[in-house]
Amino acid sequence: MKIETKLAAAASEALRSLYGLEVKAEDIQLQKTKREFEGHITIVVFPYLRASRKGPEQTATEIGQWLVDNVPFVSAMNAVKGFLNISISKEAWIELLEEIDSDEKYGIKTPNEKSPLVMVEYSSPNTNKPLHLGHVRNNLLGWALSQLLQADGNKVVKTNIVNDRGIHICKSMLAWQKFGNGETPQSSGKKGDHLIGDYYVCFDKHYRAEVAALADRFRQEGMDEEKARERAEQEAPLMQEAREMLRRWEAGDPEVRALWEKMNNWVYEGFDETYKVMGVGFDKIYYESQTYLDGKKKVLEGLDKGIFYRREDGSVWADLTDAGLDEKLLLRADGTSVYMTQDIGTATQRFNDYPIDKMIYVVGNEQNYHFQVLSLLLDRLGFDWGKDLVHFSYGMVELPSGKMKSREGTVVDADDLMAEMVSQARRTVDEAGKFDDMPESERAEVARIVGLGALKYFLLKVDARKNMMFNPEESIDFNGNTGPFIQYTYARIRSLMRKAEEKGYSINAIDTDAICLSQKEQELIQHTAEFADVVGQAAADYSPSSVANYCYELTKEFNQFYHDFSIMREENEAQRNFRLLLSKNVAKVVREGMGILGIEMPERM
RNA sequence: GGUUCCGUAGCUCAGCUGGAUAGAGCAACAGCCUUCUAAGCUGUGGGUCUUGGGUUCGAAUCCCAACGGAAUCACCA
Repeated sequence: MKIETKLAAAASEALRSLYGLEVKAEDIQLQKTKREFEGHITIVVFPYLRASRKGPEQTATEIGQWLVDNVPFVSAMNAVKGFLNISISKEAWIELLEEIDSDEKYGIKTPNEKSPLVMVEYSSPNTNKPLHLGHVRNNLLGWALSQLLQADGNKVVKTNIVNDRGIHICKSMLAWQKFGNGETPQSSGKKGDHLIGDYYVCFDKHYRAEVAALADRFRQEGMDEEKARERAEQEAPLMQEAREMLRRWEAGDPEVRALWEKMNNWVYEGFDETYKVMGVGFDKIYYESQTYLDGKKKVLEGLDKGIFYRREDGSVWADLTDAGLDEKLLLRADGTSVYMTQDIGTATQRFNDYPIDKMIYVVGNEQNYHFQVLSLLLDRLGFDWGKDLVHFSYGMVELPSGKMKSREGTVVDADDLMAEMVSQARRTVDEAGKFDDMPESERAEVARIVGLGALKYFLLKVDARKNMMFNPEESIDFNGNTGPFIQYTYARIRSLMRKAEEKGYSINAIDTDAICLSQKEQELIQHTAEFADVVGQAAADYSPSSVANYCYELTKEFNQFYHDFSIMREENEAQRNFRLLLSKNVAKVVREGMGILGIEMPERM
């Protein structure tokens, strides 16, 4: 059992015995004792002054003395104002370390039959362009969140909704048809998603030229600036053609459908490669082309039940004004669906496929309103989890030049960035000179793990809700509060473990009487033990960054220990054994934590 | 204009279910490799926690207002 839990129970007992005050153990305020004070755990006694009818310091002293007298694992106490600092006995700390050691997956809960089923949707790409840095943040967050919830004991289904239809897809298709000369990924040597992305940009270039020319003409005909532009955008021949293509797609025109399938498959091949490098995956993938019709059906059902209403022009709407929101269009007058319709359809299918207890959408904060509305609509349509759906709303990745825009080519490409990170790590490995004996394959693997680790940690250590800045001019650091720092610490411990094995030192049960527990060692045990709470809290808060920050702090502390203390060179066998066991468990916990984030650990670096 | 989110060191960020003197990294400067991996460790300088009120024994943290920034308020997805 956790020391904090035991101490809280004891303190509760102390309050009853001293002042006749009933305080539940979980309501006792505990915190880690600040470094500048003597002690390990601090009890805040301000709330009990009324009952004790004494000053803060005196009350703290009384409670502290009671604990020292009655609780075996409390070895000392001191009171500073209303803060009661408690020292825990060496034996209790060692026992805690052995408990951590005995659990191969310390802090990680395993889901069982009765665990709630959580579905996490993330990634959600459009099939008209390759993934960029914003998608990378989405994918890493989605993956990490899924891992985190699973580590907290939930059954997790990772899902992806591919936006594979609509006018934007037709734009790429049309541009390829007109300007592509039959170019394929094979003929061009380009990844499929990049090839399609190029045609999306190509469409936009030609389209803008058409709009500019048309708008010019309208202006000369005496139209005012704004109107001319608007009409030009509507009437530009390329846009007309794209719309025509969408109509043919919806009508099931075999030629358009064949082109669509061919080009989408190129994109999927490209995406799969990117996902693989990124290290993310899905249990179930949905395609909008296969869900939007269900959305229409569901909306019409809602119309029959009187949840929605039809306007004179035939369009279908939801009135959400009673919930403080607007009216929302669900079906156009011509019967075609909009974004919201598709999300309703996808939700319907998911609900049929899985017994979902909770649904989490990992989608950017630009869609906050959309999900507020979706939650209400699903609730009204009778989905149990609709009301409580979670929009895991994350902030944008901004460049110094502002927002990334695919059409304008101001994006940081996911594939390029990952490749750049790996080659940068590779350069560092080659320059280090300490891996001369390392075979090429292992060097490449270390570079891959470290390069991606740097990128992933960089994106995950920041609170997901916040917008973050990425400056392509400054490379992502490998020193300081970074993924490689944590990986390096891990590799150091692994090196120790290998050396211990070579020397034939087996790591045994600790002979408590024969060792001396320094403050640093005690802090490390305490900090390592916190992992279980960190996982639970991070899962409750949907906060992968908490796990990242924990890993950094723990490894930072370990590095100080490593620097100041001898481990392998320690001559006292019991002491050496203890330090090895401590190191081993720090490594274990860090590996688990980083594993939740999807960051791998190298054996050497 | 309505709604939502954000504002902490020069820069990038922790800390936010109220607790002791607000922490890291980067950048700058000064040290530490005949000793377990220097991708490391130690030290110095750097702050009106945007501002103003309120609640409290106690506020970076909670409430209200102002200011500044972002997103959104599409028959785009």
